[in-house]
Amino acid sequence: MSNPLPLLDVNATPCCAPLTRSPIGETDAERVAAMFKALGDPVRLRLFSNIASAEGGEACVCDIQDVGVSQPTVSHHLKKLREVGLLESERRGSWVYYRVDPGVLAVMAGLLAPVGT
Amino acid sequence: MSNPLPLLDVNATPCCAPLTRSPIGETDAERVAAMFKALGDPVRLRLFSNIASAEGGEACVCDIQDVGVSQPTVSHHLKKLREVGLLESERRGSWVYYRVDPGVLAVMAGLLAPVGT
DNA sequence: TGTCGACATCGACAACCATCGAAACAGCGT
DNA sequence: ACGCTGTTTCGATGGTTGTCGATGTCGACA
Repeated sequence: MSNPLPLLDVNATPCCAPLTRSPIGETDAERVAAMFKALGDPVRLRLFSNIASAEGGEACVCDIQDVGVSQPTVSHHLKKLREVGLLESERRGSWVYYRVDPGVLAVMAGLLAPVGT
Repeated sequence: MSNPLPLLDVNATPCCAPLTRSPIGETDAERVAAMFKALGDPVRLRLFSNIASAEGGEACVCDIQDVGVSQPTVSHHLKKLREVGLLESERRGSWVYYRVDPGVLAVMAGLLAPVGT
């Protein structure tokens, strides 16, 4: 189950220079935009932050369901975050744990590095 | 014309700890998600990168129009980036120049800072 | 004043997306 | 084997969004 659709393989491509350094290419823009879009929903952003800030960097779905939408909707959003490569999931017993991919986080932060950096 | 709808005033609020530090609040999530969403479209991402990487950190619309969509569509996307606080615009003579707000860039990069940072 | 070029706005349309309830699926305990 | 709980998938629906052509606005220049 973990990482079923790695749309963006961070290891394959260090991905790109900061957006402020050189114009991003058409195909890179496609992939990077998908990641930003995934974080562009309030519910997904909260889910992501809940997981990222949890102890050990991972959390069970049952621990983060309280974001004001139905449980199927939570699952739907987690799937999107997974498809885009921001999260990985693993089943342990009854529960499914979600974890943040630290590499992909660094890539996105690097893209947004201010000019002088 | 410049900055007509500052949905997110960076100076007003240092905005929030990294997503990996503590769960983001509901209202903060709303505003931050709007910024990520703005970068979540390939055309907007390329426009933004074109401007951010231009000399002097600013560019005239006529210099960045070549992203494969019509001129009204370009204008539409630039407006969205402006509304969300990522860009500022200024008319000089016949041309309108767009510029990246460096502060807001730093905020977003800070939000994505990996765990250990 | 009239025209031209650079951008912005408007109105419309198709595609996409967030959300839900219902149903299916997967382990665990008894 | 059975039911229970946690999680995902499905189908439908209402709202959002990316895109376009047509039109409007503003400044420059004769």
